[in-house]
Amino acid sequence: MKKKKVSLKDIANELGVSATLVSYVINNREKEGRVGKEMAKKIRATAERLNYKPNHFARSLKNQKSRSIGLILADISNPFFANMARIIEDEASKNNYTVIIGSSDERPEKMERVLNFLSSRQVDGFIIVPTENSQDQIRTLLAEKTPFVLVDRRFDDISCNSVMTDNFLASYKAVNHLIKNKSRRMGIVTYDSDLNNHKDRLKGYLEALKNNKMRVDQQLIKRIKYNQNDNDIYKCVKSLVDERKVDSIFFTTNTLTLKGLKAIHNLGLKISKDIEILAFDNNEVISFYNYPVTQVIQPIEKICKESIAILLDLIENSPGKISNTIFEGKLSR
Amino acid sequence: MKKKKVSLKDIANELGVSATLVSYVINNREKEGRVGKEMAKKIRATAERLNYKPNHFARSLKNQKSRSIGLILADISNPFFANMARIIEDEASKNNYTVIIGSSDERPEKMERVLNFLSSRQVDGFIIVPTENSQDQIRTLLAEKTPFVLVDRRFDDISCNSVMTDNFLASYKAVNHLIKNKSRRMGIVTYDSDLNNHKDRLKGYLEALKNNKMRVDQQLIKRIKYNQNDNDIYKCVKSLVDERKVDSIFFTTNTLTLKGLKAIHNLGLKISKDIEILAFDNNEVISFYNYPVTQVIQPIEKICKESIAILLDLIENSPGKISNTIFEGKLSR
DNA sequence: TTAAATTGCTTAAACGTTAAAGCAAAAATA
DNA sequence: TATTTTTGCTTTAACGTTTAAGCAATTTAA
Repeated sequence: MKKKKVSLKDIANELGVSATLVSYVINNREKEGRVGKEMAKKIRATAERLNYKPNHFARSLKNQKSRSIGLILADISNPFFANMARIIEDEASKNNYTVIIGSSDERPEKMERVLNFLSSRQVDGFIIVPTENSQDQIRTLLAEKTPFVLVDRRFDDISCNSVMTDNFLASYKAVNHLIKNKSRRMGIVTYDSDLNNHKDRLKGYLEALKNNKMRVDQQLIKRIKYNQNDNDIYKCVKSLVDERKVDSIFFTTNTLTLKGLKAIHNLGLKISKDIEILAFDNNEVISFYNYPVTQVIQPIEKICKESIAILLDLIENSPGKISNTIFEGKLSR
Repeated sequence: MKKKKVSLKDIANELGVSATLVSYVINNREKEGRVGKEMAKKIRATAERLNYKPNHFARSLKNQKSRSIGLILADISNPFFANMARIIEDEASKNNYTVIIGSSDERPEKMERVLNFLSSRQVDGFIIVPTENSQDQIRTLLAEKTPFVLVDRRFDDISCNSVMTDNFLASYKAVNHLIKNKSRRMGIVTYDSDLNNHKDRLKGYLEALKNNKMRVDQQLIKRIKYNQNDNDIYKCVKSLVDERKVDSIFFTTNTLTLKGLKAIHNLGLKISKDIEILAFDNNEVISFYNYPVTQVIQPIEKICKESIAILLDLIENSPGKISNTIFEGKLSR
């Protein structure tokens, strides 16, 4: 049998005072509660002695606030999102919020399930990496006036708070950089997706080619389904290299890069010598082997901090204004 | 302003009945509450229509159970533990439990902080990967009769529930396997740690050498501090290869393996041709490049499922018995 | 045909907390 | 000195849920 937890009442009884008085002191609101100095000291001492820990359930029930937020990621096993989770958790806990994490696995039905689950856990708001085709769920949240912020992706036709990298600009600058460094023929491997972040990355590529007066060759654009297997990417890379004779390849996500590097490795190609690689985001393999790869580094920390800031503002002050924040990405190596 | 949530009372008022009645139906305990069939049907319909979601805080407050468990990992950024988190979360949610994750970062003070934090969130119990020197915290939990299970590691001098791989046996079998496959001189790179899992892995290595009548050379045993930098491992590997002329190296954790592989790569050595590698656990680099590495694969899923089973049994039935479960690891490749 | 059991519901209290309102006694102001 | 204000506390009610106890009306058993 677990020992019963110490409650406000226990402290109150110990000192022969009311629970209200103790509550004020515990919450450092003795001024407001007009608690005497002596008494406050005694209460604090007793709370310490009995090892009092406030009951968050009672508190949340009374306050109608849980001080917890739901974080819905597209894919928890992707290190990019895992990293995001870590930062958001840190940032939230600085503000005394707990984060409950859910993963939608890139499927709108799963996202709805997770939303419902977290909502039944009374989270005060959400930070969401929305999946493709989850517009309905987002609209429902808007209708319910649930506080939430989209990160990493947004929908052009839904007006709501969002925070992300300027994917178009980052992509444009990166591709431009490679062209200036003498890439004459660049292939791109991207997801076959409606999500605006992927579309923007492709747009950046196209715009950079155009601005450098290079012809866009549709054969150099490889679109991969989400549920691709490694072999699909291998084939794309092989085709780009063998048939299309590219001198560089742009992989638009970290997972694509990982699989792409494997293909390049298996094809016996040497990066820098045989081919230049441009990658969105970092990954373990690149950093471990110090592959000479040009990377777009997203300001994840900024993104996470900003989204928490916006969300907490929504929760605590609920102003009606909507902001779509974008941060610039950085090129590295 | 967020719309107010629907409560039992709202449903009750809608139908002109008492909240109690609704509660019984919602919890599928209409038999127990002797609720009429017609009424039950009406209540269910109304609950559905109003999109009723039970308030977990009120429930937990009343029941003195939160249906949530605290998971304290040694290091959330280690994929081994991240994977564990995923499985435990899955398993818990099958049983309608929520998991709140904390990371001790291998430091006992941090572990204590996380324990306190989760405890103030009224978790019903803990699954813990204990850090070195956290015996005091574990003893406190025992004294408080808080339900908990240790995973991956335990302390020989504390009697409590634990679930892990048979590290000694797995290590013994793996080393033995390499010796049978003609390794004549095997180095080992392990953590300089008091944790029993690391000690057992070293013991397995020693025992396998002994059983094969091979001399134990202390120079072949490299102990690394937790806060090592990559260079320390590089030096160890270089020393083993250049000075000690080993024909194989045993890395006893996935992080050591990752850094070790990098060292081997940088030394220009070819695995299988120049050196054989034995690794505890899988990692992204091995699986991505299909390195011909002999691996000990821990039955993480079994471990997680068993620890959840034990914990929930403790929470829900609280029998006094203590079990120290060990599962066999598997060799692969 | 009467007593006992069952059915279908309600009321009241409790979980631990907080907020508003209230009430003496002491202190400040007139 | 009489009145107002301040200080230091208490009481009450509420958040949404569950549980025990209770109470008529109906059904079953004796």
